[in-house]
Amino acid sequence: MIAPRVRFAPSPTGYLHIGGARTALFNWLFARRHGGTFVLRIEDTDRERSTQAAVAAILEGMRWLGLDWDEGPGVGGPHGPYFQTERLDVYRAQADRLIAQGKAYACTCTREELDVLRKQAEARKVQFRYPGTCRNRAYDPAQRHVIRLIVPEAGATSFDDLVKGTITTPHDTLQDEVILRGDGMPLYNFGAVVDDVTMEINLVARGDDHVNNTARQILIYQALGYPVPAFAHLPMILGADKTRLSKRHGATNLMSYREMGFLPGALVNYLVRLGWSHGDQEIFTMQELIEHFDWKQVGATAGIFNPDKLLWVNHQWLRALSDDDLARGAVPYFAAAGLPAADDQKLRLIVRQLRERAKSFVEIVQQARYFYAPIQLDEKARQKQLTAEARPFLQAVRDGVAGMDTMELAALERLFAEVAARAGVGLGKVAQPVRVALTGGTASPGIHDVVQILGKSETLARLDAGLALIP
RNA sequence: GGCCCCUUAGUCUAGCGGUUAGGACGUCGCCCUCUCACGGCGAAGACAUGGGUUCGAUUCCCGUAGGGGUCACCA
Repeated sequence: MIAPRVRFAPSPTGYLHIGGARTALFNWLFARRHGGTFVLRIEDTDRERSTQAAVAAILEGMRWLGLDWDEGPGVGGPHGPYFQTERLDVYRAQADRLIAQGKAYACTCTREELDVLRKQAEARKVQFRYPGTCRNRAYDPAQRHVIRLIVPEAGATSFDDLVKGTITTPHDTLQDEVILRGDGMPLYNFGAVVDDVTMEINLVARGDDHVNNTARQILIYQALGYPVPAFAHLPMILGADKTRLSKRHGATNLMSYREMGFLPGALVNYLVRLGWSHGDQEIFTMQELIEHFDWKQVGATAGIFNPDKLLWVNHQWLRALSDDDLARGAVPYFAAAGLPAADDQKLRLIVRQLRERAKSFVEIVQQARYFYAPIQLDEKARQKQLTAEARPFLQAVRDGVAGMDTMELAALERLFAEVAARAGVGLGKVAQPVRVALTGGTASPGIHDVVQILGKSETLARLDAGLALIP
């Protein structure tokens, strides 16, 4: 196989969408798999909606996921510039060439005139097609005009999509398409093709909302006289109600998943598995993804975004981290929650306990709150556990801890076991009241670990406070 | 509505003419257990539908239904 040159070409009209991230990812994986080139191009010809902030957000998202680009903003490359608005002369030149060759023409029909025709077509319930009014009109550059490509009336264009198979579009469903706007801006189909040609892209992988653009683009490649690249159209990501994923389904901004405590690798893992598979394997490292990625295994059906599965994947990734990495990764999330956790031994002990219990950094923070802040006593837990019956157990544990110099796990285990044995009750009778006094609730890591992490003085203080609450 | 695409459990999928239709998330049950998790074991749960082709269809073809996409001087 010749080295692939693929690209991701987002419009900077907002943050990096989770679907866009997936498209970028598939392109990136394919490039890395085959030692190809991954190009990042910014399609900013919609000046109304494009912003510099959005460009920055997209680059940030790409970097967070670890999708490095070989050519594009920041890194340059031999086919730049990589912003479409900096390439207007290229489009103009190509359009002029098409006009000179009689393959395109200037059209002076106004939007208003066309709207009238569109309405009429709608009233007659027929598909509107530009009637070709200006096809044979003389080219007068002085008059405001758009440039249209001459599209054949008969026949059809088809191509073999790498994921969807052969797709055929009859030409009578197409029309003389506008390729250059009145203000000189290229339209999407033209800009994308000219750029893909000049950037030597040989495989175009994008969302399947572009399937219907492909025949139009192939016609442009042919008019321009360039080879047509391969195409791969990725199925959309849908929400739980099977409609296109949007804000009402939850976060669609890639970066909000960082805020929610997800690991970029986990998100990548989930996103790839949504529509791609490698046997029964669920968890992949980046390296494994690169090794196994293949368009053949990309499914043709849209996938529903499943937050539960994402969380599960994230958990698998989280628990695979070392104590050090887990602690270091968690620090910013504690800070965001206003908790004074430092990247120290205490945190490492905490995350060691929480890695099996929390599925995201945010959950780690939630479950570790009482290690860094006063307990928030759950009322039901208090009523059930901080009772007269529990008083002697709390007192015995308190006295036992008070008599210990260091919080050794083995010693703590012995203490709890002895208190329970002496009273002839199960360990739970002792551990639960202590747990409520120490954590405020009934769910936590093992009680010995909790005591050890809290340390002697804090444990005593909380036990005393708990004892004081017993009526 | 026209055109294009899609259709295995609630969800992601394996399957590539002959399988007790496999795995994963989620759900439920049991075990482990100081709670919560983790882990282990187990359960329920799918080939949209009607015709073909074939000795035999989840698998190939056609229709129907359902879903998605797209019909701009947006991308």
